[in-house]
This record gives sequence, structure tokens and C-alpha cells, in this order.
Amino acid sequence: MSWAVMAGHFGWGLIEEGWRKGPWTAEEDKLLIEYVRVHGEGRWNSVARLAGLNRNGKSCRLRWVNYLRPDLKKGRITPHEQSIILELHARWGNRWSTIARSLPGRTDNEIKNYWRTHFKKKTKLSPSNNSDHKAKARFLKRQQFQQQQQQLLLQQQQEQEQLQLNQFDMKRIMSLLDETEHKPSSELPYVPQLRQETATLVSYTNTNEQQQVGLFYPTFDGSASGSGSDMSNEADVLWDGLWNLDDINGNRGATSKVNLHNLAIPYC
DNA sequence: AAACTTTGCAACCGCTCCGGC
DNA sequence: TGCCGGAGCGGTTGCAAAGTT
Repeated sequence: MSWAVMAGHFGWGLIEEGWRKGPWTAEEDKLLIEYVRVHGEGRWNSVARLAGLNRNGKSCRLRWVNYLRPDLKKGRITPHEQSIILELHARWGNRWSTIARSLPGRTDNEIKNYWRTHFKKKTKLSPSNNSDHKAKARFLKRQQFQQQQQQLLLQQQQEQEQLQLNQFDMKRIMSLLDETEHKPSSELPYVPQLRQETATLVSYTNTNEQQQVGLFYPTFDGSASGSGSDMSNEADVLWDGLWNLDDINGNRGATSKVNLHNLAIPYC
């Protein structure tokens, strides 16, 4: 079914306050492309006048940025891109445009949609305190950003030190991961830096007197959880937990097996 | 085969930021 | 210094298509 037909079905394409809304037609796209070719990007509110489009500036900008831009990458998000999205979301939270800048050809809208479709399904905020959460989220985001900036240099130093410490047992951890998940490591999302500083790589002896390697890290209730080569049952639970991410700071889902991977493959 | 659910996507809305005046 | 408009951002909506029961 074409957009034009759909527009007819659902009453889209209606004109509100003089501006057309709803799905774009091929003709409108053509006009917009021609406008940008001649005038370049920006001055979106002039588009209506200069290009003969009955669309407001916001709508034109959105259409161009998310759909018409020639450098856009079409097609599905690749596993590699998914890994980057996960990693950057862990670092930046819902700052989609920031994340999008690290993925050439992908738009913030695309990444946002992808994230919500794939990783947000279990996240639910209680309706009673939803607005409070939003206000807090804004405040926390800014505070977090400022703190991140201040700590960035220090953090990078620490990461380098951590990297050197971790490299000695990287292969062991990777094989451990493969055993417990039966998944190719290339498909695994990883979220470096999250609580990396609190996870502890330990070797221990299991009930069969076999030497094991695992990670232990504190949970939010103060207890400790762990993952090792004889903990495959916990693995699924931990994976499930990853998707219960909290939108407020994007970090609360970090108590997951993903951190195992982080330790093994630091980013950057 | 029908009903239901999930995924993918385009588009809009409201808010914030920022630069010019 | 405050106002205003443009631009950008994140959240949300709603539909089609695909997948599942």
C-alpha cells in the first residue's frame, strides 16, 4: 500500500495551521532534495518559501536528516554496529545523536528506534512517579555529563592500567564465555567500562576440585553475584537482566554478564 | 487460516540550547 | 541582559510487515 493511499485511508497529509503533515510524497521529496542541492542544509524555515513546500521547517529538516540525506546507510544494523550502540549507550545513555555520530550513515532516530525495539522491551517505569523520573533524569543527565567530562582523563588512565591487567587472561575468559553461552563472540554485545572497576576476576576451586575462573561483582542490594565456567544456569538470568535497563542513567542493567565481556575486550 | 504479538520505521511533539539582536 | 527564532534532541505515536500461536 502506498503512502498516498494510506494517507487517504487514515486521514494523513492533512493541513494544520497552513502546514501539511503526515507522510511525504515523492514530489515533496524531490522538491526538498533540490532545495538542499541549491541552498545547502540549514535555514529550514525558509524551505517552504524557497522550495514551494507546504511543510514547516522542522518537518523538512527531519525528512532530510532521517531519510533523504545521500550519505545515509540503508539496511539493517549489523552486529558490529549493535555492539557499538550498546557500548555507547552504556556510556552516554539515551543521547542518541551522540551515539549516531559514532556510526556514520546512521541517524539518531534510527538508533533510537533500534534500541527501543530490541533492548527496551522489559523496561517499565511505574506510572505514578513517571513525571518525577523524567525531571530527575534531566537533572541527572546533565550532572552525569559534567562529571564524565571531569573524570574522562582520569578514567582513560585507569582503563589503560586495567587493560594491561586484564590482557593476561583474555583468552581464558573468551573461551569461558563461549562455553557458557554457545554463541559466537562476535554476536555478543559488550559494554565496556561499566563497573569494570568493581568486577573482580578470580580463580577458585569448584566442588569437583577443578580450578575455575570467574568474575564476581557486587549487586545493587550489596550482595555479590558471579559468573564462571560452571555457572551456565545463571548466565541466562544475567542476560535477561541486561535488557532491564533503566532509562534514567542507562547504567542499572550493568549487573550482567556483559561485564564479563567488557573485561575481556575494553573499547577504544 | 485467523488472531495476536513483535519488529521496523516514519513522523510528530514538546522541550532545550544557542546565537543574533 | 533579556527576548526571539532557528536548530537540534529525545520521547512518543501509530501504522505496516513479519513472525508466532
